Amino acid sequence: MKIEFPAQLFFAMQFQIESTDSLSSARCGTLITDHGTIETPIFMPVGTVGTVKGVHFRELREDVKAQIILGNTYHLYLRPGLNTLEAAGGLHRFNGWDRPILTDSGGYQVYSLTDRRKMKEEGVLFHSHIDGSKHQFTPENVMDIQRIIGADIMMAFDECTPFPCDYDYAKKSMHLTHRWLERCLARFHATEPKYGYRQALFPIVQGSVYRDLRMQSAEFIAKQEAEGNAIGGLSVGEPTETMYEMTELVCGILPKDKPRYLMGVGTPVNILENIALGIDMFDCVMPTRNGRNGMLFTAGGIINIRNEKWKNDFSPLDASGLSFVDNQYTRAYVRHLFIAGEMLGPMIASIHNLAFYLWLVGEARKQIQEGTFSSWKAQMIPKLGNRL
RNA sequence: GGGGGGAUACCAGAGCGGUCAAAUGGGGCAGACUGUAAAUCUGUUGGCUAAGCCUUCGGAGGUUCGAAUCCUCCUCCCCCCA
Repeated sequence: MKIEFPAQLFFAMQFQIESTDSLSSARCGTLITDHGTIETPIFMPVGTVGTVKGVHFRELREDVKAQIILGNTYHLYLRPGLNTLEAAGGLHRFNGWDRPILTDSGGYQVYSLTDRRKMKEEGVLFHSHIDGSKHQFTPENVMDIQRIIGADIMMAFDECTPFPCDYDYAKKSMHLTHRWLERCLARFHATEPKYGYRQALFPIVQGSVYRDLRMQSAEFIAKQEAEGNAIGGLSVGEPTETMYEMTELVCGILPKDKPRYLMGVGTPVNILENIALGIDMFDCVMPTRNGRNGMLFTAGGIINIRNEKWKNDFSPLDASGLSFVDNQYTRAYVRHLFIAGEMLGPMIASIHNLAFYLWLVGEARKQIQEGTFSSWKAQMIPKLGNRL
């Protein structure tokens, strides 16, 4: 039964599932925010410090067709800082991106900057990677910071556990993330958006690679009845099959009528497999970071554009032509740009990869609508690259 | 014409009797990258029948148990003075 909300007073967004796949748990839908509608499943380009590295917003809108991008609480807090963000009127006004923004809470930095932070019950003390200055992040001020940034979707402050991670630590960490979530929710409900549009808060399931912990965490998260739910702590080095196992387990417990966001994933194959398991939202640095390093994702597999074999290949960058760069530039030319250390090379690769990722999820959506997702996925996966 | 310096692997450039198939940088080739401390990082870069062997430090000879390193001659390059 679908609940109609008479007014969107109590919710920041509206999620509607449009169709589901009969042979898998894949579904497609729309997520309506005050900055526009997101068609799911969706891939969200990562724009850590308020920019998707190397890509103009015009290209991101018109060529990549990004519907929502990420920002990062920790990084934006350090630079440009809260005074500037607030004076600008929030991140949308500051950087000019007028579509939805989701901010990660800094929970990933608890993992990636592990040697620069100290964890306590109260929160995390970071030594800035920029100037070494000390900054305390708590569930409360992470909410406040995300209010100031003005993200349409705010993320709860969590600890992304590493892999491998022993059971006792994973359990302890999961409970800490849960306690932090309660504090996040309390602060979230005690505060209001600053810029006249609404904000949602997504909690995050943890539990490392342990089935019982993941189940316990998913149940805890589910009962918060948030507007969307995230799965974190995956794609940190565990076997791919383990990631799928955890996703499947958790998706079976999280509410079906709310969007599910699998954080930090992944490769094109990862994305298709996880869509099949019921994930609606993805983000990953791969298309941009790997793109800057010369890796191109295409429907025919992965290519390293720096390889000598492209030296005299004057065919289009990608014959499928998903964005203007694919026809505008040849493989030989883009290789030349990379070899010569020209910044245009990484920029072209980033646009191409993001356009491909957005095409991939858009096509998945179409296939779900047409009821052909599972067979389409089965024939896509072998082509996308066996290693990934 | 006189005086001085130098030629080292794809390039630049250390090494100045054995631990040298030869530092380091660049270039080349390949790899890694999953809620971005990343336009970053790693490996490799004479040949082979590869835990070993063979051929290399401008060329030809020589000294020595042993030479990229010392000596002689040759070739070429650079600088200074006329």
